[in-house]
Amino acid sequence: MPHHLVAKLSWFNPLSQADREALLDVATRDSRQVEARRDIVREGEGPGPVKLILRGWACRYRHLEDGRRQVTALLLPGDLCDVHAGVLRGMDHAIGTFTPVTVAEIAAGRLLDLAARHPPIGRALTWEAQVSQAIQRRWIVNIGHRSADERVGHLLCELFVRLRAVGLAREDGYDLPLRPIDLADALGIGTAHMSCSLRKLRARNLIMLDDGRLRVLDMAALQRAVSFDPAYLPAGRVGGDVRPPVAAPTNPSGYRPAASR
Amino acid sequence: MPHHLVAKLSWFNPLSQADREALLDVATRDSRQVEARRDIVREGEGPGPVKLILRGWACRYRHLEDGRRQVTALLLPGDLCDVHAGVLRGMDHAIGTFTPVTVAEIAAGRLLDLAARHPPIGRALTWEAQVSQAIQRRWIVNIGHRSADERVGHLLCELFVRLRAVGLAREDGYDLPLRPIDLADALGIGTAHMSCSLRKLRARNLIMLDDGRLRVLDMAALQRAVSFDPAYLPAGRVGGDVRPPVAAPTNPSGYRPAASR
DNA sequence: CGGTTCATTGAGATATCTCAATGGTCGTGG
DNA sequence: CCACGACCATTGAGATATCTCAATGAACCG
Repeated sequence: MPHHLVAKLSWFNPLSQADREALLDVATRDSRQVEARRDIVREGEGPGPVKLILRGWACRYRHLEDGRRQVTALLLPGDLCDVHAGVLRGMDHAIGTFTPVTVAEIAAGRLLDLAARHPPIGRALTWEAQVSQAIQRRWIVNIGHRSADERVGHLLCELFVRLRAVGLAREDGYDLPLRPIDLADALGIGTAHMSCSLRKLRARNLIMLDDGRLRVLDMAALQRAVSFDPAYLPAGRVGGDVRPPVAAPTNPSGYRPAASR
Repeated sequence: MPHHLVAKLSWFNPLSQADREALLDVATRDSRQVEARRDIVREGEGPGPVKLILRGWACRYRHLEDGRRQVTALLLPGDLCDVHAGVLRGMDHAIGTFTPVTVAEIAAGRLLDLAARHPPIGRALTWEAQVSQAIQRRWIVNIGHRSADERVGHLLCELFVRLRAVGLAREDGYDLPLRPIDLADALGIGTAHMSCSLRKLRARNLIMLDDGRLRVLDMAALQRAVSFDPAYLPAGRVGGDVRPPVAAPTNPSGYRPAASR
């Protein structure tokens, strides 16, 4: 069951049989079940072990003063949280579940030890951390500068590629256990517009979505429609239909193009 | 001159004289000057050394298809970029300057070696990386769920605390070398609203801003007005006027309060 | 001194929000 | 097994924040 992390790391680095076994051993030593819609880690909580999502969907989130919620990251099976968390005084946000989640708790020392004894794992883990940061930066770009419709489509694309990287996507889509309100909280839009945007994507024959089952009818068209370029994700640089149909605009002279805007 | 990193790390960990000297030695070995409005690292560029901003203001940014720009992080003196970048295939964004910048280039191995020989430095560096991630998460929250006015004020508060942590703030404000358009690109708003928001903050007697010189007239009031809580930043947990006037709302039961919204 | 760039301001356009009404689904209790 | 209630997604209409565009004027550069 918990091959997802192994699958993801292998996108960066080939791992030997010994590497895999050591990783699986560490990753499955201590795990616990968390119900849907519960906190795995609460805001303000002190340093704890590293968490690895083995099964189910979770998120980082934070409440605003008025009770609204911003989801700052979606955590899928194979995702690690707080690899270096030992040094923070207290969580400035919480980690909560959407679905029932199985989470492994790994003592930080054990992980460091594993990385030291298996250099490919160490390299892959720092790569993994870099990828999560790239995802966060992309979220800033999307939320800051894209329309609601594009944000929705972009997130659906991101999830498709991420789930594929851990072996949890079907050929033509994936299971999306998030309610509209959860997606809306992640994208910084209201549920009303969430509905509206999804309807438009459906009307354009880009996706189908019923009962938590998402089908991407035309990935290339969807990517084009929402300017999604998967190169920052694992598994985003391979396969025909995932490759961006248009080369990303380069800007060799640096900085803002003089003529634009 | 390059005490800024030392000053910041000291907020987490006391550093011995030997630690400081070793850190300064590594940090000043190779440095170069970059003019204002140039790229330090270009999009797509391969792995390189770790960068440390010694002087001046820079940012991570990314262009969208239509030529608009999203700034995803502001880099101040004492900030490190790409501590673990050696593992990424290519930058998915660029790093550019606002002002003339002095940037130190540190071979990744040398930094790891330094951290190994001086454990307090190693701990402080991982803490520093955590703080940058916390800042990024906070940006997502702000851009996603706050009004333009709040975003502006929030960013001004963030910069105040960050600059104070590296010894670059005055008692009552700081030099802000960003043009309105730069702030707008960072906050995901247009320049028109940028002007408008700044005018409103000025009208409420919270700030003064002329010729790149920002004065925060009433930090406590500003923080309250934009719901800024500096606890996620270095130097954010000390000092009377920086402490949040109202305790952050806790949510012990986890998840969305049932009654709200 | 002239030209360019850019911040500011205002007016109109539009995307998104807020609120309320509807209806479906699910869990619960009879 | 059915009926009821709670919750929530959807939809529509009106309100509003923000955008876009154009005009103005200041600052800077050649």
